[in-house]
Amino acid sequence: MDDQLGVFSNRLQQHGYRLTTARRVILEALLASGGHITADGLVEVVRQQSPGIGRMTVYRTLEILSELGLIRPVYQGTGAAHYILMENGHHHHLVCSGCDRVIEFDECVLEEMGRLISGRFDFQIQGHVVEFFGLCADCRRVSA
Amino acid sequence: MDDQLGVFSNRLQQHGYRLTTARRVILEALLASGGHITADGLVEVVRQQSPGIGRMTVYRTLEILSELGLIRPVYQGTGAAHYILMENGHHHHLVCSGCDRVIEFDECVLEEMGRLISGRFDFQIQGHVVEFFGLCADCRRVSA
DNA sequence: ATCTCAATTGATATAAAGTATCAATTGAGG
DNA sequence: CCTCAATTGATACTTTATATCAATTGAGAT
Ligand SMILES: [Mn+2]
Ligand SMILES: [Mn+2]
Ligand SMILES: [Zn+2]
Ligand SMILES: [Zn+2]
Repeated sequence: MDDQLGVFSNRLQQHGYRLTTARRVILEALLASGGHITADGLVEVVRQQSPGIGRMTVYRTLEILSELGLIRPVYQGTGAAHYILMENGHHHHLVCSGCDRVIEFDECVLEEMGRLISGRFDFQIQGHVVEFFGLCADCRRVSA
Repeated sequence: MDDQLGVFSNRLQQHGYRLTTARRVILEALLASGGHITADGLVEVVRQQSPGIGRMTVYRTLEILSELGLIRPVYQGTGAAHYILMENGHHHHLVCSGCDRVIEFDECVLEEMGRLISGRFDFQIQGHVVEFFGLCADCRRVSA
C-alpha cells in the first residue's frame, strides 16, 4: 500500500470527486514534493509540468485533500500554510523555537490515547499530528 | 502557579524583553480571551482598552510569545493563524474535518515519548501540541 | 530625579496569502 | 454521441503578514 497516488486518487473518487486531469497533475506534484510545501509553491511546481493549471484549482484541491484527512496545513514560521502528507494517518515533528527547523520522527504512542478520547467525545478519529516545540542543539549554543 | 499573566511577564523579562505598557495590555487581553484568537482579532480587543496600540506591536508580541513557547499558531479553517495558549507546555485538540469544530481535552501520555525523542535528537522540548483529526458525531450523520 | 541610549513603538507602505465570482470547459453516465 | 452538473481558470478583491523608519519610551547609570 505504498502507492500514495493510488490511495489519494481512490479516496477522491470514493467521495464523489472527479479524477480530472488537473487534479491528477496536482496530486503527482504534491506527492513528488514529499509535502512541506505551500499552496503557491505547489502552483509553481505544477505549472512546470502543465502551465495552464489555475491557482484556484490548486487551492481547491488542497482543501479537498485536507477535508479527506490526507494532508494537513501547519505553520512553519512563515505566513503561508505548509501542507504535510498524512501517510497512514499521522505525522510527527520536532519544531525548534529558535530557528524553525523541523525534525521528523516516526514513533507514535497515541493509538491508546486516541481510542480513549474517541469514545469519550463520540469522535471518529482519522489521524493526528503531534508537534513538540523546543530548542535544537544549535540554538541552545547560541542563546546559552 | 495559576497566575498566567505573571508567568508570561516573567518569561519576557527573563529573556531580556522590556515589560512595556503596550505589552502588558496585549498580554492581559490575550489571556482574558483564553486564546483561540487571531492576531487582528486580538488587535480589536486590545484597542477597546487602549485605542492607541499599533497593529505591528500586537503581531510582534505574538511572535515573541511564540518563540518563548508560551503560545502557538494553529490552523482553524480560516486563512488567519489562531493562537492557542500553551499552559504548562501543552494543548490538545480534536478537530472535525467536516465542520472545523474544535473539542478540547486534557489527557496526555506524551511525557515518555518526549523523553525518548528528546534524547535521540538532542532536542530540548518545551512543549507540544497534539491534534486528532476526524469527524464529530454531527458530521457523521450528515455524510452518512 | 535626571540623563542616556538601545529597545520599542506605531504610522505608513507594500507584499503575500487567501477568497469570491462567473462564464467557459469537461468528464462520467445514459 | 448527448447532457448536465461538476469543475476549471481568469479576474477582481479582501484579508493577513511583513518591511521600514522616525519618534517615543523604559530601565539602568549617574
Ligand atoms: Mn514533516
Ligand atoms: Mn484549544
Ligand atoms: Zn534551532
Ligand atoms: Zn463536525
